[in-house]
Amino acid sequence: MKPSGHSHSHDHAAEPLSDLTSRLRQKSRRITGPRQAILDLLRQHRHPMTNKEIHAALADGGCDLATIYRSMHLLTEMGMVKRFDFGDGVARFELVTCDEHAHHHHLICTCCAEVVEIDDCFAAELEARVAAAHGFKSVTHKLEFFGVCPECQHAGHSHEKRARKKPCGC
Amino acid sequence: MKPSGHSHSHDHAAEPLSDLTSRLRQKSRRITGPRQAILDLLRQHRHPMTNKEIHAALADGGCDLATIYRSMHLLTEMGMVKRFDFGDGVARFELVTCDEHAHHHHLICTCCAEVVEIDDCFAAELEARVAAAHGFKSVTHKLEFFGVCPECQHAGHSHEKRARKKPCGC
DNA sequence: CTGGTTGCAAACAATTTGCAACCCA
DNA sequence: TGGGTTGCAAATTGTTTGCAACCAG
Repeated sequence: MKPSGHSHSHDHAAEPLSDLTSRLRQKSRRITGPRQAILDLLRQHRHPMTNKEIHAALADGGCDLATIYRSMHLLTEMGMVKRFDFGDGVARFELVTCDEHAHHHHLICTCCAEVVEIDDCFAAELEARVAAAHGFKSVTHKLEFFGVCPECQHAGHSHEKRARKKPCGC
Repeated sequence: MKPSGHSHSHDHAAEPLSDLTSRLRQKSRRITGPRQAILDLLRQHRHPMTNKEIHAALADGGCDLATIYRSMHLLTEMGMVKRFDFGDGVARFELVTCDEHAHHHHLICTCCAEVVEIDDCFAAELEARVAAAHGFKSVTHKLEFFGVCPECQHAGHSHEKRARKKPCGC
């Protein structure tokens, strides 16, 4: 596993870990290497990652893929990670931050799968309206945009055989 | 408080078939039994269905599951059907209607998986803004709401013990 | 006829689970 | 020490594909 060293700084980077510690303790869950490594990784990448990508990135002395799946379930349940579905049948995860960046959406290129973060959100009021109209509680929402990015618009029609699974069309 | 005033079960009943015919012909594709049956079924259920559910519903003299997968790909490609991901790793499909009902979203109970249709949409302008801001073209969006329905609120407290696969827990 | 379609089975891919060894609190 | 965790492998489940038989145009 990655050498822990001294990571007691107070910058944003350190938050997830201390947060993890306290939250895990509340549930009599343990702070393990894999869990720390996964959060570390998610903190570095700002884009959503699939479990396979996480597994690959943790390759050096990394943990088992099954452990990653189990960890993502746990972290999602604890609200430290958020799951996204871009329509290709593969789950993607992002760290839930505490800053203004916390809630955001994505703009995904249906051609090259590029992902752009969209901080703009406006659905909060809608959530309230929807909840009231149907008597639901704890209403949240997921909103993603899909389109063709500038590069793909110019990149002619190179028949790059992208699997049907990828958020791709060309 | 916006009760779904009227039932939208028959008004646009006949459209899909004729629409299918013309659209398929344009692509030198054939009008087959399975395809008609699937559209018929989707026209009756106004809620999104999984391929497995479609397969089960077509049980009597129905078609192969593989055929359903293939058909859904085709129909999605032709814009006659829309795919939804509710976060449980299973694709769901709905018929694309031509009326005001065409574009809508869902409110899914994270407890019992009940699905409520939300006609209200307001993201159109956002699409334009997002597209312009990032140079994307043909931008669309997917928006789903999640919460706890009235019944589940009363049926005891199930914290966040959300099931893995099904958007269900109780 | 004839190329698009289907059924069936096998292949794939994403995700889950049983279990013994292992490790943090 | 003990119960939560992990790795490994096997099992599940969702989805795709190869191929011969089949059918709509």
